[in-house]
Amino acid sequence: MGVHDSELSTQDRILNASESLFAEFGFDGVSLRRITQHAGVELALANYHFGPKKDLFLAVIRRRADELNRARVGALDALEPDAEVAEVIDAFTRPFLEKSVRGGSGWKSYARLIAQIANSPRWTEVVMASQFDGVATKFIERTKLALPHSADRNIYWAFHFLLGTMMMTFAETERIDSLSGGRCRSSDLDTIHAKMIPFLAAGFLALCGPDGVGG
Amino acid sequence: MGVHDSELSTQDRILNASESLFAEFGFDGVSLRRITQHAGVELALANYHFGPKKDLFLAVIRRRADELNRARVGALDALEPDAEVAEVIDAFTRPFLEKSVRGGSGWKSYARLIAQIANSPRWTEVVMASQFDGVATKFIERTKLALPHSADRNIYWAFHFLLGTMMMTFAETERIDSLSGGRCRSSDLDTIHAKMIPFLAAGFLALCGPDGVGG
DNA sequence: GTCTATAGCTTGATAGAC
DNA sequence: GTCTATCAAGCTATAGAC
Repeated sequence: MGVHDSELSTQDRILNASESLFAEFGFDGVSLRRITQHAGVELALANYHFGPKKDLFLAVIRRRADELNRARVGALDALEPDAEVAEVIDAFTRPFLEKSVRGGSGWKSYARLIAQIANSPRWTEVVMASQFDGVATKFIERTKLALPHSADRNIYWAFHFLLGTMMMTFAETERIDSLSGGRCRSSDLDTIHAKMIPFLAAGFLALCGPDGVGG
Repeated sequence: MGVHDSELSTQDRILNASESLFAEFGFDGVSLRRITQHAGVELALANYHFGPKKDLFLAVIRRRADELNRARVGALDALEPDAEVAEVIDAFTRPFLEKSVRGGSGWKSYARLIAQIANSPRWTEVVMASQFDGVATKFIERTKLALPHSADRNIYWAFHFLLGTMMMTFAETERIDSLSGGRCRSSDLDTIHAKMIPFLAAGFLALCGPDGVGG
């Protein structure tokens, strides 16, 4: 059942088990007993290594946030000066996509966990804003260069919409699978991303382009 | 603190308190003690009227789902035969907007609760699919009329993206408020909706129009 | 339909031996 | 750093008087 690789440290086993279970059941839906059991370690070790449960949760979030943000900042910095908005959106979204699809099951759980947190007021400040507002601001500044005629407000709203589609996608709830009668699969993130970029780029242009929606 | 209107029945007081607290802390983040205390009734009455906690949660969801879906179906049925995709999107999204903005604090909590559930695998089948797939299918069928050249798959994906932006908006987490330095306000749903319609319509046209993304 | 009281269990956290 | 044992508090759910 659990992840018992003897290669892994106790800390990493606890973090991996937490990541997977938090993503499936949420912060309050999992007990420390279940986490440590899934990790194959004693209950007391969770508190010893991470302190209170909330700090363990934040440690799970922080473990991958830096690596993710470094990849996104790198992609944004690598853009040509005249990059179109579709390329800016791709630079922001592709690193997370790549890690979720090809980074192993840990990154997959991480993406699903972030997607749930994104719509929860409880974790907005302590997780979303504190961990991701830096790269978000960088994305917005870079988007302003690609859409110089837009009111700033519209770019912020477009980013808000982008975030919604991105989080809905990373959540992988499989609702669209049954709704579409099997035509779509939530797990096929590569295909979804290929559809999402032109969808979002058209939205950005409509809202933030030369003829954008007023003020 | 709680809602103690003597006009309300015990059932409604429990449902109102549950709605508000579930929206803020999630299913596992609230105890029946807290709910009944907030409602101003005795603990045992929650179980007496609604059975197990999970059934109370589902009762909260179902209480408003029928009214919401009736309004959405009505708006979709009222569309002209040649309605453009922006009008179809408006028909689907506006009823929920109207209730969240002008339906009172109960509808506001309800919208925030649904937004959190939407990205949670735990409630996908038992809530989202069972309560909302009917109207979702109706929206998709109506959208096919407005975008007759599209592959069905692309319309499903576009709906998936629409749902993400809609749920991110109804969540009202206020992250965009601080990120934008006060330029945007999560609570200003009327303004957001006015931006969201052209944003989404452009996305639908790009993905599902005559030159839509292949297959 | 409402109240009191409580059963039976799980929770997060820690003390102390090794 | 790891283990066993446990505490105090909270939890859902129910039994039984009114």
